[in-house]
Amino acid sequence: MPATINPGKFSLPADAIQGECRRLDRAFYDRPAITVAPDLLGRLLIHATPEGPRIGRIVEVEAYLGPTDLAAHTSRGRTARTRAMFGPPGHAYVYLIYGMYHCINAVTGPEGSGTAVLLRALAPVSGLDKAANGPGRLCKAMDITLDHYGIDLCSDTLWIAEDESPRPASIVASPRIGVDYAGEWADKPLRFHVDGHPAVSRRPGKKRTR
DNA sequence: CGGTCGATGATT
DNA sequence: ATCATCGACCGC
Repeated sequence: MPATINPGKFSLPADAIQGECRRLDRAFYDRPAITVAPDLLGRLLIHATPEGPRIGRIVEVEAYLGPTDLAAHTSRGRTARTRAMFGPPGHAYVYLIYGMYHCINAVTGPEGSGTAVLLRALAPVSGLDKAANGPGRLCKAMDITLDHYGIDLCSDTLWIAEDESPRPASIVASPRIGVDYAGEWADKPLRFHVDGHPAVSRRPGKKRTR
């Protein structure tokens, strides 16, 4: 019997999905971002759009550790934009960047911690015609917009699932992209990607010399 | 390396 | 209310 995603809503030919597929629950997200981030690698991001499912396998993420993390949006305090990031775990913090791109985070930790994991790259599984490398391209490929701001990822529109494929054999940690303004936080190895995966948004830079 | 424009925070 | 500044990026 073929694996199905969210039976009752749709099923799909599960070429790239191994065995049983299960939605990640609230408890998965209710842990520190630095723990959730590498654990999201290899998981399936699923968007049940009206035109059918779009599914990608997560191969690159970044952890944002809350108000003390100068690279995190929550370091500027509570605003209308960061409300969702300060909210309960397992919801989507979506924001618009450079006036044209969307980025999606999975909110982590206890409510009020202001921590989240940015999803940066996907390998195509279903409904995507190529790898989505880079957070802006990821949202475009998955058709994720501000309409999804604050959406519950433990629900049946947009969610993350685990299947029975093996965990990534090797995970690389490196500094986060585009946060050079964040002082000492810019250098912390809070970006995680599947070692050697062709879909990562950027190869790790040369070793930093300073 | 520059486009592009909404969110932000300072200011009125 | 308005205004100047600035991006957790992308494509050349």
